[in-house]
Parts: sequence; structure tokens; C-alpha cells
Amino acid sequence: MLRNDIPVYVQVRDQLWQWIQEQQLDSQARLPAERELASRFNTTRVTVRQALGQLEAEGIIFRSNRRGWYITPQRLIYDPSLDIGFYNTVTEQGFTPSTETLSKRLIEAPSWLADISGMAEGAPIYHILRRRSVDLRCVVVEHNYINPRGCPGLLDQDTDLSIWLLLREQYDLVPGKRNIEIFPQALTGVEAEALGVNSGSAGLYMQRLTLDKSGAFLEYDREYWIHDALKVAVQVNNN
Amino acid sequence: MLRNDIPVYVQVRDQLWQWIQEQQLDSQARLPAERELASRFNTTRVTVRQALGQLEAEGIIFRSNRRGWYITPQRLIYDPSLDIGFYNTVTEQGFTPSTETLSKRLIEAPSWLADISGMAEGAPIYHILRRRSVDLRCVVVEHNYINPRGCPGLLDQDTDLSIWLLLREQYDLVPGKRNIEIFPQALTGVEAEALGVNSGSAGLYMQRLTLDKSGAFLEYDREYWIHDALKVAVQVNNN
DNA sequence: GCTATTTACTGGTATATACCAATATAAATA
DNA sequence: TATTTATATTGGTATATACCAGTAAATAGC
Repeated sequence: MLRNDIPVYVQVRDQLWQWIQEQQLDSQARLPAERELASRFNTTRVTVRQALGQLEAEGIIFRSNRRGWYITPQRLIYDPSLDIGFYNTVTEQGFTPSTETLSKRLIEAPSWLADISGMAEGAPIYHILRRRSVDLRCVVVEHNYINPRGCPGLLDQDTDLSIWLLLREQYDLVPGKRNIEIFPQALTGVEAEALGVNSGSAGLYMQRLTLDKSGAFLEYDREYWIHDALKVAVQVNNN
Repeated sequence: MLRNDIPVYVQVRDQLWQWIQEQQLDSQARLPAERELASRFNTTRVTVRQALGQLEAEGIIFRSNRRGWYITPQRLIYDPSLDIGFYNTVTEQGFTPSTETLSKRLIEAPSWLADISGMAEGAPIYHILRRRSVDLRCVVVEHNYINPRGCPGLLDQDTDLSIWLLLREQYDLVPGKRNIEIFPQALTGVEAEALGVNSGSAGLYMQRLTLDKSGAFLEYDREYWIHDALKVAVQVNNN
């Protein structure tokens, strides 16, 4: 069975992948324990973990802290150029969203935020920190920084749903230009902890700077996504 | 020095990161050998490699096959919504680009490409496969699928530079609507091999479907990026 | 001075083993 | 029945060791 010219962990990876397909395991189904797999493939746990790590990198499986390995759900398709909102995006694709507001308060703009937003350093800005899940799996931690001008009392509202919906329906604020940045980045520190993953896990960072129709600063947000949870889809029309 | 409540590999990771900053190592500078680091931190190579793997995930360092670990260069800032092209993007940011055309030929559109492009299955389509580097480091492998209508003889041109430049200047083709998809994905198979990285390395997948002004299929491309090589920046204006 | 060969070194893979920390389950207790 | 406690199981971390494969440097030969 074992070939000499192909590393064992690659063979385990591929056989495991084939086995997953044959079993037609459901999303979030649990894999056998590492020790069980090690004996089944007649190798050690170290090598099995190397194979599991590869399947994790490919987005086939994910780990839940000391509970086991599970089949990764389908990626959420997400368009950061629109203001549809997380809740609608998730439900429209047949998943169940949930949001926890971890903190919301009025802060004084630090220098980095002043630079980005064009506001004065120390100016009042709403800061909202939320953790959002798809089918009970935490997928993103999100920092929202919102210009309070035009939306007084925002923090008294329920922020477990869409902020964009609030801004549009309650305050009549609509976005104009957006500046989006996206790149892969490991999850560390508070973000990793909030998402319940190991520090150093693969992630996707996405930030958005949104101005209103008149070009004034409206909102800036930083999102830390689990690497296998989403597919970014943007429609662009360059004239 | 060693604390009991923090994992050794985390301490090694953080001390190594601190050391890198203190040394003010240049981009692409080489780190000491793993065995050297292991003895310096008084631990084993396995643990050192765990720490190195974390710094790699964070984009601090990268590995070159059996040659060693190096400091990661700054990310390339890249706007896939424009047709500035790789060459100009890289040079404008002070780096040195290079491109190798690995293959270019006329193929018959397979069903998946027909579905995406709206062309008939089996219809002729140009396929160009290129590998592109920044400062001699391979960063992306790119598949271009181009509608030959409007650009006959494209394959006879030099494709080591910008294809968009060719399309615009030689054939007067300009892009209209774009549909972009981006998500983290491990590099495997031919892409990993072409980039000279291990199968299963972290990467970023990006695809673009571009239509011309009249809405006809112009180009579709699939790009496989090294995870630490770029930052995607998109400007959007939603009206 | 150049080329080909050898040698040393590097990261890559693999085994065996051990203990820890968090979780889930089973058993005991109220 | 509900709650608490003990136990088993799971993944997480760590050491020690060995050999392999590709790269780079040193050496020998011309």
C-alpha cells in the first residue's frame, strides 16, 4: 500500500480525503480521533497530525479546541462592496447567523484612526466589537468605528443585527465610496481568543473605509475571518 | 527565562520575532539554521519548527526549499479591479518584477469554462500560463483564458509583459464589468510545484471574469498567490 | 583558472514516547 | 431528577532521535 517515493503524510492526507468523500460526511461531522487514525493508517500521531494540518489548510476540515476534527461547511459568499449585511447574506444562503456584541462604547479617535478617517485625533467615535457565527461556528470578529455625527444614540440600539440597516433606516445614512483591503493574515491575540482558535491559525483580514455621498467619513471596519469560512465576491464596473 | 504557563513554542516565536526586529534584518535576509536556533533556545528542532511555522503563518518569514528561512518582503499592494497590470504595479512600488510564460496555446473551451464565460463548449479560447516574481521571489501562478475574437494572433506576441496592455494598445479592447472572487486556499499540485513551495502551503486564490463594454466575454483568469505576498486593495463606488 | 566531484550543511520527513489541559462521559451524590 | 464529582478521552505540547533529499561550499582534478 505504502509507496516509497511519496511522503507518508501526503498518502494519509489523500486517503483521508478520499475516505471523507466516500463516507459522504455531512458538514460539521466529526472525524475519528487522531490515535484511531494513527493506528488505522499504521503510523504515528505526529504524522497523522501533519496530514490533518494539510487538510485544514485546504479548508476540508477544521478543528474545535480539544474536541476533535470536523468537516468544514461550505464557504459563505460575501460581497464587501455592498451593504447587505451579515445577517441577510447568511440567511439568503441557507445558513443560520448569530451575532454577539462583545463591547460598544464611545472612544476618542487614536492617531492611526484619525489618519485613516481624516477626523481629528481625540474626536469622539463609536467603537463596536462583535463576534459573528454561521451555524453556531464563530467565523469573524469585527471592529466597527463609526462617525457619530448623523447617528446620535446609535449605541443604545440593538447592534446584534445589521448596523448598515440601522444607519439606513433609522438615520438615513447611505454609503458612497468604499476603500477595501483584503489579505491573508494569521489570527493572534484577542481575535484568536474571541474566535476560539489557536494563536497563529490562518485567517483572512478585511478592512473597509466607507465615506458618505458627500465624501465625509462614515465608517471604518476591521474584520478578522477564519480562513476557510468565506469567499469574497466583488462586482466592479470601471469606466 | 522560561515560563511554565506559556507554551515553549510561543515563547520561541515571540523571542525570535523580537530578535528579528532588534537585528533590523533586511528583506530576504537569512535566519540562522534550525539546529542553531534549537540550541540557542535550548529546545528541540521540532519545537523550533513549530515556532517558525507560526511566524510563517503571520507572514514574518518564509522558507525556501531546503535552503533556509528568510525575512518576508513587504506585501505588494494590488488592485484587481483595474487593468494596470502586474509589471506596472510592481515597479511603481519599487520592486523588480519578472514573468515567465510557462505555456500558451489555443484550447477548446471545457464545460466549466463554457459555463463561466457563456461561450459554447469546445469554442476556441487562448490559454496562457504564467509565473510571476517580485525581486526574484515567485509570488503567483496565473491562468489566463482569453476570447480570441477581437485579438487574433495574440499568442504570437510577447506575453512576458502585460496582457492588458496588449489588449488595449494592439487590439483596442477595454474591460467593462468585472466579477472578482477571492479566498484563502492552500497551494497544491501544479501551482505549488510551479511556485516552488510545498504542497499544502497557504495561498490566496483570486479569479476574475471580465466582460467588454458590450457585455461579451473578454477574459477569465485564475491566480494562485503566495499567502504573504500581496494585499488586495479595491476601490468601489456603489450608486 | 576552470570544471567536476566530493563533502558538509540545510530543511523535510518519520518514529516512539510522554505528559498536560480541556472536554465529554459516566458515576456518585444530593 | 438534578447536580456534583470522578474518570476516560481528546487534542495540544514537548523531547529525543534518525535518516533522507536537496543545496551550497570545499576540494580535487584538469
